[in-house]
Amino acid sequence: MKSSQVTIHDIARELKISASTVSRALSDNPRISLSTRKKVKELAVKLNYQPNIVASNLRTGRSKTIGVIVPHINRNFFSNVIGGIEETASNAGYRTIITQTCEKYEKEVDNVKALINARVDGILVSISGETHNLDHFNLVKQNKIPLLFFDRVADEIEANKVMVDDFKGAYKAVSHLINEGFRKIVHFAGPPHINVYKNRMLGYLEALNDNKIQQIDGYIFHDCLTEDKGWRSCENMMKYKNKPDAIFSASDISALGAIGYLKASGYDIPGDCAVVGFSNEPFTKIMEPGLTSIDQNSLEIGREVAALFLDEVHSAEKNDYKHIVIEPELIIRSSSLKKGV
Amino acid sequence: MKSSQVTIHDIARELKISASTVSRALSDNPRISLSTRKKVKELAVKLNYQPNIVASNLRTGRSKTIGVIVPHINRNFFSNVIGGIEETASNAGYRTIITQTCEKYEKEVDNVKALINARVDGILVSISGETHNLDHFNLVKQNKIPLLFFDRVADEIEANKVMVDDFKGAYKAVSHLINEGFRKIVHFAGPPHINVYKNRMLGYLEALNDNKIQQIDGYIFHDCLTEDKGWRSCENMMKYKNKPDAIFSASDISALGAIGYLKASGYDIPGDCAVVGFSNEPFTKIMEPGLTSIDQNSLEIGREVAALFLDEVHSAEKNDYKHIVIEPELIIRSSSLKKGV
DNA sequence: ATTATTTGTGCAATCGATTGTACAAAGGTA
DNA sequence: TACCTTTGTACAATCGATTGCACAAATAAT
Repeated sequence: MKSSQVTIHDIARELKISASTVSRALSDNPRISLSTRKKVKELAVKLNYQPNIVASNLRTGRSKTIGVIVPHINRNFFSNVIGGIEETASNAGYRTIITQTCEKYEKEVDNVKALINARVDGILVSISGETHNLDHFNLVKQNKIPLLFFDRVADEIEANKVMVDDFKGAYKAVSHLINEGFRKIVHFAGPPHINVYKNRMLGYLEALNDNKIQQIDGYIFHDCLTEDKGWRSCENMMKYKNKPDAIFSASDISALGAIGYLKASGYDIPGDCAVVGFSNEPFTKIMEPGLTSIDQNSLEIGREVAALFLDEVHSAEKNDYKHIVIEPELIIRSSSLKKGV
Repeated sequence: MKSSQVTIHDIARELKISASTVSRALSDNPRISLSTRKKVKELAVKLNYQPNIVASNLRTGRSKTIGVIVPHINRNFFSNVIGGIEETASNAGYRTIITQTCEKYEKEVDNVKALINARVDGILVSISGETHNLDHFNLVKQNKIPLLFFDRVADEIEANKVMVDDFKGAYKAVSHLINEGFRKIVHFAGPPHINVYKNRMLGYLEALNDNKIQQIDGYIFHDCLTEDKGWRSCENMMKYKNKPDAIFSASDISALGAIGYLKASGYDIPGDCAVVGFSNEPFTKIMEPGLTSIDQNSLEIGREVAALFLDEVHSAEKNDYKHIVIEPELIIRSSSLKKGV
């Protein structure tokens, strides 16, 4: 019962050749004769030799591993992105280490350091909600490790980035509401220091503006991302003298809260108030009414950012940083469709 | 702009001491004087020294990394389990590498080999649906790498395991339906070679049996896990002469399909047909009617299996393998509540 | 003052794969 | 026969941290 770890030295000893010859034979180095290569490979299979990646990494300085940092692993959006990253990375022979920050700045710093220690070949980040200070990312650059951002990107740091055109997504959503005849449209916004939420708000404002709709005081509810806040914001706004007729929420979750309130209070959706969310969470097509939302093409984001990383690593010359913008898609469901129209 | 990689040799050179002293100082070896330790640590901080984990791993033979293999990373159940694993593992100083099989046997074998190559300190697996041959897991054991299973476990392999009491979950679900007055209960089953689905079916049968309810031919729909299959199985069964009055599905997804069909065909839920699912997916509480389901406590599964791994690694003596069974919880919603009762 | 003990460091080997260079053997040319 | 290529391997250093052992200096014991 031969066990544990077979090394090139074991193979070398058995064939009475040197370890370096074994190493070269296994990597098909043309300087090794075909007959030797064949013998080595056969014995390697027979002994079930598995190269020690750790040793190889130490020698070559590469780890064939990329580190990913996301706010939450168990959010549908992020796990899809990770799926896309993992798919593209593993096809190129890279492993993926996943870490999550739980939106905490401290954990983000820890994770960055842990990944640097692990000597990953690249770090792919979607920034935590709490993060304002970006020094830890400069640490990555100082260590000459490729750093890429996706979705929640740092404007202040030069890097390859993949982001969703949140502005356009929001613009599409609000334009759709306007086309359906809604005019008094409220916005549930996220924290404005996170680029994606800022852009969703700007898209909302632009759509209103382009359609010559006056922006109304109190029609933007800030930091409204949870189900609970969605519920209460909706409750609030329905008491306005100037009662809104539609909601564009930066989050499906708070849209869900709003719909909860509307239904509990006997309002008709979209008759009394239309609702559009953002992210196209799986539940949006299941709930009643189906929630119109913006699909961010999350799998594609993962694939793109991984591909961008591979580019950055493999292209000899230092190209300029690229910013890939993924086009989001409006998914129309009954929560925003004027009946009979 | 000092950059890239600071090593213990850099510190040693600067302090005119040897690298081994630096190494010992950093690990607080009592044989190094306090003053030297202090000097070394201060310089390490100043130079922003990060130990090269790869080198350390090579020398010590440990990688402080665990590998996880799941069928799909973007399933709510699995991403929660992974969250639990990651939380417990990282608290103990371990990193986590995530891989997914997409239910493919081939990918499972590949992933196992990749993790062995990476010299992970342990492998945590939930088996792919396609897997019948278990040889690749013996490879793990031959390499003396701790191997643990969670949720979808291999009965034939001795190992630490964390599973859900699927039998009891199903039993609870069906008993609940019976208590509510339903008697003609159909079961949407999964592939019977996967232990979790087999046990759900057995729990279903036992609950019927304990309540002296005769099992009826054609009341079990095999391999019915997708929304589409749920829809069509439901369509089928509603044509039976002996029409069922309830469904216990081994999956929330196929339960969703069934509810889709029932609503589309104007049936009342649960008046004409009650439905209970399994997994307590997030959408179950949002849909209408809310879907009664079984919560598997997925975060806890992840924590337990990671804790079991830590036990296995740190306990000097080889204890017997443990099988931890997580108690699932019945979450009752309106899809199974006889009205007015 | 001499030997034994403690304390603090350094040396060198090690983990396993990789790779520049040296070198022997085989074949070819004049 | 003498010399030059070509071909196939081996040697040894290297990546950076760890660790058994040796050993010098400082202190204590006799």
